[in-house]
Amino acid sequence: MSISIKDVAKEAKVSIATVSRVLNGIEVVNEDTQKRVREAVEKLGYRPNIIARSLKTQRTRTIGILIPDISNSLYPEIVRGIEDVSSIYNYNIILCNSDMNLDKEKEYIYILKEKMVDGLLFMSNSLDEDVLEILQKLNMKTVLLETTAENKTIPNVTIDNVNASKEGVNKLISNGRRNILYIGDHKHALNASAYRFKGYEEGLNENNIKMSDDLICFCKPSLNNGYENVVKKIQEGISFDGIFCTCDELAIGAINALRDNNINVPNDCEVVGFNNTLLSSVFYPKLTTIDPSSYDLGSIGMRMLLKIINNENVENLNYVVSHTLIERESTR
Amino acid sequence: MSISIKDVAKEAKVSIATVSRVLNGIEVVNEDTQKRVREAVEKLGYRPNIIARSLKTQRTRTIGILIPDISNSLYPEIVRGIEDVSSIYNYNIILCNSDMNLDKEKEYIYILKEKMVDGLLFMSNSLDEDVLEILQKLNMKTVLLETTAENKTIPNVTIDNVNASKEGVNKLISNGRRNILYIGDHKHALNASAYRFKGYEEGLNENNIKMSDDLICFCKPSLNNGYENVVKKIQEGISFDGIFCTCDELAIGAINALRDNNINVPNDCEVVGFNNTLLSSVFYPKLTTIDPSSYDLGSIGMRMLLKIINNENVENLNYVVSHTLIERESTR
DNA sequence: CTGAAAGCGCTAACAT
DNA sequence: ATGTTAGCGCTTTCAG
Repeated sequence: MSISIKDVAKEAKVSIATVSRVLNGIEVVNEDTQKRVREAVEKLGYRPNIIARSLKTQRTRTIGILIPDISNSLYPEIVRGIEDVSSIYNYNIILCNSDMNLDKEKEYIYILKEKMVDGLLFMSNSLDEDVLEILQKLNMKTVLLETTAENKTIPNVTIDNVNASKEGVNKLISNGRRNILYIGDHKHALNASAYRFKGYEEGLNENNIKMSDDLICFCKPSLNNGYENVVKKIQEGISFDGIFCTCDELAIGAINALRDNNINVPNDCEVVGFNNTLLSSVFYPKLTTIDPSSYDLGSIGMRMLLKIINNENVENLNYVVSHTLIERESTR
Repeated sequence: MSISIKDVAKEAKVSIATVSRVLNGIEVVNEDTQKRVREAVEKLGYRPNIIARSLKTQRTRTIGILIPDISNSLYPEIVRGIEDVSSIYNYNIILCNSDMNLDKEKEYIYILKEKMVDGLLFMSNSLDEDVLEILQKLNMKTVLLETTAENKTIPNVTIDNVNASKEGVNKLISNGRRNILYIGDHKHALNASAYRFKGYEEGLNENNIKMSDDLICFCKPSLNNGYENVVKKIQEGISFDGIFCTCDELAIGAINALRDNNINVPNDCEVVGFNNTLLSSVFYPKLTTIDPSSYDLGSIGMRMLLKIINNENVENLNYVVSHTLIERESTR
């Protein structure tokens, strides 16, 4: 067995209670005694057992992160934001990948509760009813990250997807583009994409451009879908001079299709992506895209969770982080 | 307080010991009693408190991952590999970012020990002496992931960097290239790069090509350094027809420089990268690169750690995962 | 086959 | 100012 508080007590010739007091900075202990204890701690190289402490205090200083998939380029930046602030406050993070699978989400929440995490940062397409129920049943302190929830009762931090994509579309329009292809998730999807589609819609409306079904491609986000949809539209003879995509992968796939069809970007067609993943600055031409401030999403979410854990007042339970349109080479 | 083993015991009219037995599958309990217990568990929605169990058993079924930076594209895939196998065996992972900062590495190791992780997956440029000492002092079960250690005593999983880069270089040579630029970390770096440089050296040697200092650029990995070094060589009038880079970012920067100087890839110059990050398949032209099997690195590392935790025999304490040369458009 | 009880390492109420 | 002790929720020996 490793060295415990008892050993320190013996070494310093005090009770374990006193050791505990000085370790927890409870300012009642005599200077001399404190010194003796600290010396004993030093001498023995003692480190408290946090598990034992947690059992007593019912707090682990560990939080859970439940995201779809860390190997998807959307998430690492967010997780880094979370971990940076958690480490400032002496918290650690248990990372879980759900693949947006409902069963996995549910199971992980139970497991995290068993491990007594102090709170949960949850991210998925949407917050399922079942998940919500479990969260409430387990009394799990949770903040939602960029996750659509019917029930706005759970604290959350998101970006303003409607306005973000409207800005992207407006960029295209202000550059004189009128026939703007939309490539993205279905508008009825239970996730951010629905809002992004709405932004597209509003952008057109506000500029008195009629929306055309011919210019709308609903599909799952992937390089290939970006490519295929553009090829299809070209083959169908549908003309367009701008493309708005709800993620960078789609945009890159789209540009690849344009290139293969000898359509110059940005001269013949401008393209705007979404997410500002590393890809977008590395791709040629460099992609104009919307930066959702992923790092902030994570760090602000973590700060909010911390407040909730500590029963502090949270001014804004529906925090919206700012986004930025990053203009690069795929637009003029 | 949430519902505990006592409540289940009361509900099932047995002792807590019996509840514990059925929960842990200790096959001595009467069928009927088992059934009663299970029903009580079900009825109350009981879930054991793992923290309490851990305090008793001295095992947490949690392991630590200490990597430089999850937001660097090298690591997410590895972490996913780790988490996938850890979840199979009912383990969870605490993720820590060290930024390769020695103090952070040391501090995190202490923290992870305090949280009683069952083991550690460690990844850095190299294993510092101090870190090694702490690991041993704390008796921390550790496996190193692609981390150079003078002391080969710690179990580790790596890739064969020498042969991997030799294959990359050989690809260039077999395509008729003779003047091959090397862009990468210094050969004396305490990390994988030293081996990658060695592979470059050996590749040339084995093909009777004299190595030239003019063709060697030592630098930190970044898009910009890839770009700048190529520009510099061009300005210096040094001629080359192939480039081998120790990471994809360097290679992409290099290709951008070639493009800006009207040098066609792959016709005038072929380029090979390293790591097969997502970038490499998205960039135009798609990058020929070496795939280090990141996912396997993680999953195999985790499996090895599990064996060590369970005191099982590990056949090979210096496991080498296989790599693959992925041929794409930046070579012929 | 089952129960009583000790104890994992710590904190905190209570006592002195 | 310091010590004694109960107890967090669980596992595991020891009795029976």
